[in-house]
Amino acid sequence: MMNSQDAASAGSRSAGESAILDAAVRLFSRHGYDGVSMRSVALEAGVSKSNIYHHFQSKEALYLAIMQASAEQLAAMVDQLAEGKGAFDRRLREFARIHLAHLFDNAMTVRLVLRELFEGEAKWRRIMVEQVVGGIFERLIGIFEKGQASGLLRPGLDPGTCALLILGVDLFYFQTEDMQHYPPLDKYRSDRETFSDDMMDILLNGMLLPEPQAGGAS
Amino acid sequence: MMNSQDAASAGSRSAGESAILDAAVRLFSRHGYDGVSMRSVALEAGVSKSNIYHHFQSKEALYLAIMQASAEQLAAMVDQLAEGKGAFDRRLREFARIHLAHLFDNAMTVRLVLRELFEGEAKWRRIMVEQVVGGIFERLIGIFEKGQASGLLRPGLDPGTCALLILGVDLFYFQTEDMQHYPPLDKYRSDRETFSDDMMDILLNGMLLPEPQAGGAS
DNA sequence: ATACTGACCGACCGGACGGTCAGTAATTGA
DNA sequence: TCAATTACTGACCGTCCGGTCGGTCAGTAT
Repeated sequence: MMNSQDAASAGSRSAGESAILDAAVRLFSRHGYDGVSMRSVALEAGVSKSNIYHHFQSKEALYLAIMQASAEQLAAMVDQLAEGKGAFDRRLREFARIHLAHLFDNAMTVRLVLRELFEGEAKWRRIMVEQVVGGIFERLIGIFEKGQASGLLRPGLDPGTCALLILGVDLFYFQTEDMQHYPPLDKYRSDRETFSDDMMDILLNGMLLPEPQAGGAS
Repeated sequence: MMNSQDAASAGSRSAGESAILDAAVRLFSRHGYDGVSMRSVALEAGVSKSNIYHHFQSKEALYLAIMQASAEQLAAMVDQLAEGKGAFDRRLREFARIHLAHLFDNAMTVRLVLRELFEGEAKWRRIMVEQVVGGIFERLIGIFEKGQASGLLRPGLDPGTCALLILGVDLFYFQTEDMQHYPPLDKYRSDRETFSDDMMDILLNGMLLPEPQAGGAS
């Protein structure tokens, strides 16, 4: 069988097929399913349109392959979001910082999955939730429930709400990245690290019980 | 032969033109620009395809008319987000509650504008930022700056970051509405009013200086 | 040599696309 | 009342769409 140069992710995958996959990710993430033609994919990949159909049954099959790969890639990203070991507030800070960094590091993939999550068909949305979003959510909630069991959280706080706050803010910062250049938003944008720190200052101040020692913020 | 699209907002508008506009909003908000054909708009509106071209020069002109109307509608929504009169924390709570309600009340329009904001071309994105997002942002920041001037805010807090937190969380709650039915997210979802209250409990606790009297939360 | 395989291509198909145009019905104003 | 204007339609155009087909070519096992 074919020579097996180190392909991008999996085994026997020809150079052309990899080029197709790469081009498709680039185009679909920017323009969405309907905004990309098989001809444009072929052009971007440097292969003929027929060649795409040699490797993939249809446009939808190509898109599905990309979504599956993206979901796996993001699922692997979730595994890097370890719950950590240090103090409760430090674990949360680290989670938020790494999560935000991962969003930007996998920007194209994230955009692909986000579009399917927010506007896709119910069937695929369900898969994405179970495979990607659910994992992130439950991992973060795990941290919160441990903190709650240790009595570090303000009483009455819902871990689900707490998790949604962190995830939502991270995602909103990611989504609004391209808008930071336009007035009046340009005046209020801070860089990634600063923002993550400041946001967690506020959130931890609001979530944690004030302790006489080892203050989480400030 | 003048077409009547100069007045995008009011005045002489035939029944057919209104039907076209309504159908276009419904379809574009769900499927995006590339996912909607002029034939489908005509079918949904109950008119002939040619009739659309009698009222609008092109598909792009129709889309632009919808975006302008949507931007105006959302700008009017911003005006309803008054800064209020009561105490600082009450004004922020009311802002967040009304803002979240407005998102759901204008769901189709919001989705339309959000798509253009996050994935549209730079030119239109700029218009949307200046016309819609900027207004919401600055209004919220106005509240924060007053509170900061009154010494109610924790020192060192950036009003822009504070505003981004509230807006981002509201928007994320709106965007994830359709996912609440799928596990494991279904376990953690709370209803709109409860969520807005709980989220502002956390945020105000984290943003406001602890006062001996008149605690903002709980 | 033979037979077979997977990678790849150019040409082509039916249909849907955005858009045009000549012509008909309805409305309006003098 | 009647011409002018507007609202609207069906038939049509060139183009691009997703997808198919016949065929070439390099490698390889027999």
